[in-house]
Amino acid sequence: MMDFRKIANISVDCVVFGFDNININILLSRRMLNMHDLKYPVIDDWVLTGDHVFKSERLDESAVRIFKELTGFEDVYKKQFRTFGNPERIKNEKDLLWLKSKGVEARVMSVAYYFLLPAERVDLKNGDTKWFPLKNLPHLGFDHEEIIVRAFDDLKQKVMSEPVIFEFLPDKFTLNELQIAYESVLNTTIDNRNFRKKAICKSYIVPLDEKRVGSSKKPARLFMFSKDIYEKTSSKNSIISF
Amino acid sequence: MMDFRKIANISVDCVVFGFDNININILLSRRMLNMHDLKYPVIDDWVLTGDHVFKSERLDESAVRIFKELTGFEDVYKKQFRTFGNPERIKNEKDLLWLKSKGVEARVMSVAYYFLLPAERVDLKNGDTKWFPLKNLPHLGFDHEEIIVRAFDDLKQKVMSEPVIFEFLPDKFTLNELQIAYESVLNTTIDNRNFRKKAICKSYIVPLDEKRVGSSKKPARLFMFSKDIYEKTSSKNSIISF
DNA sequence: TCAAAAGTGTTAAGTGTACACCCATGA
DNA sequence: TCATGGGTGTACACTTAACACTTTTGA
Repeated sequence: MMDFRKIANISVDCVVFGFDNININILLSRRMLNMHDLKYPVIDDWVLTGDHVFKSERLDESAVRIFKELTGFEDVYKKQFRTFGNPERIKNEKDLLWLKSKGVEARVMSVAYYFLLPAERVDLKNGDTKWFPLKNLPHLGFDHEEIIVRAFDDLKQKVMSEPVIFEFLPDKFTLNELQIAYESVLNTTIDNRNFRKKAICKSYIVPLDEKRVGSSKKPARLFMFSKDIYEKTSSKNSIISF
Repeated sequence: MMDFRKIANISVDCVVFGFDNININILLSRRMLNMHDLKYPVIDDWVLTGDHVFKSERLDESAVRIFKELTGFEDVYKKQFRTFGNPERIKNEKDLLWLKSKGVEARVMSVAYYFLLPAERVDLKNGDTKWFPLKNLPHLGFDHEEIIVRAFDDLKQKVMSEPVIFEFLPDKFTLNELQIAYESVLNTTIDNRNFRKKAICKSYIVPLDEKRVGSSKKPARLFMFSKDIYEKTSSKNSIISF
């Protein structure tokens, strides 16, 4: 029943954010085009992973399919955050050359999603897929730098209003890991004592009787996030911006 | 240079929010299809205004064009908030009939925008365009109800983190008007004294030496919003959700 | 003179912020 | 035994929330 023909002018791009307990990283794919000489590719840079949407595929399905091919996972937090489709969005010579080599129309709408997960979960099979620190990205093809910037802006907003930060952490995490995740996304520093006080009194940040050993000197208590408790307790706090 | 041919499978839909000092309203267009008998249209309901994107048109341009045709204005706050493009999103018989009558493909991606303005600013020339209270919408064609719900969700978020509420008000407004705007969008009630205190001490809510007379018994002081001052003073308050 | 909306203060509770040292462990 | 990251408490400032009456005007 599925129609696997691709829609020529509609694609989905995936911005995969991975947290490695230090930084936020982006998963990128190598884009290489050889024409004359295998040793000197005409194009050799990095791009987000994306693909055209199938004729009978939902947008979310398409995003999940692309993400799964990339990482092997499907049940990962994702959000459709924006669609990029201006006619002039691909203007660079290399990008046009690339599209030509693929026989793709020049004007493509990209529905962009971002995904959040702990970077360690992803097995990088080969060198064609790599994590890059968000703060130190390589040269990117197409308008993918803009897409990433937009994704990160949206993420920051999201982190400030919903408990998506936990998507970056393993099921069991320490409070310091949580703190560093917040600091990385919001690009701030937080006072450790104040942070812990605040975190500990949230009922949905549940202390476990387990400690993480090995990774540091003193074993650190582990916590888990309970979505159930969160949904039951946190009444939408109506913070007016102004 | 502009290519005015329409892209068959890509459209823009506009959710126009208008505040009338009491409620949030949505601007809808009548959708009517006559086949056999002019007196008994096959379709007679309401939809968001939208159109297909031109071949050489930016998405934002397309949104502005549609909005301008509808209201006569162009410099109005707008936001692209989501793209709707699932294959099953149009499944209702009437909707399919409508598309057939227009010779349009069944699978169309709709890039959806919302606009904010005071409802009074819009001149409704004829009965084919009307404001409906958000809380009392008529039966809507396509998946436009879902689009509106999504738009409103996004708007609420936006209102809590940025000063977009002022887009709903005329340049000069009273504090009570501002309060009602907040109450309408966030669906709460706010204590009048506390609200005024908070508002008055914001430097970017500027008191004027003018009063609004006539509309009520006691003349009310007018205020204006200064975007300049807002941008200079309000350092992003890093409110962590949790 | 009255109806209707505008405008005004105080207090108590809670929340955020600044700040520096001891603890438990592995090497 | 020491180096490393884990973990803790207090005081002050600020913000929020609850609460009811007076003022000004047009009709």
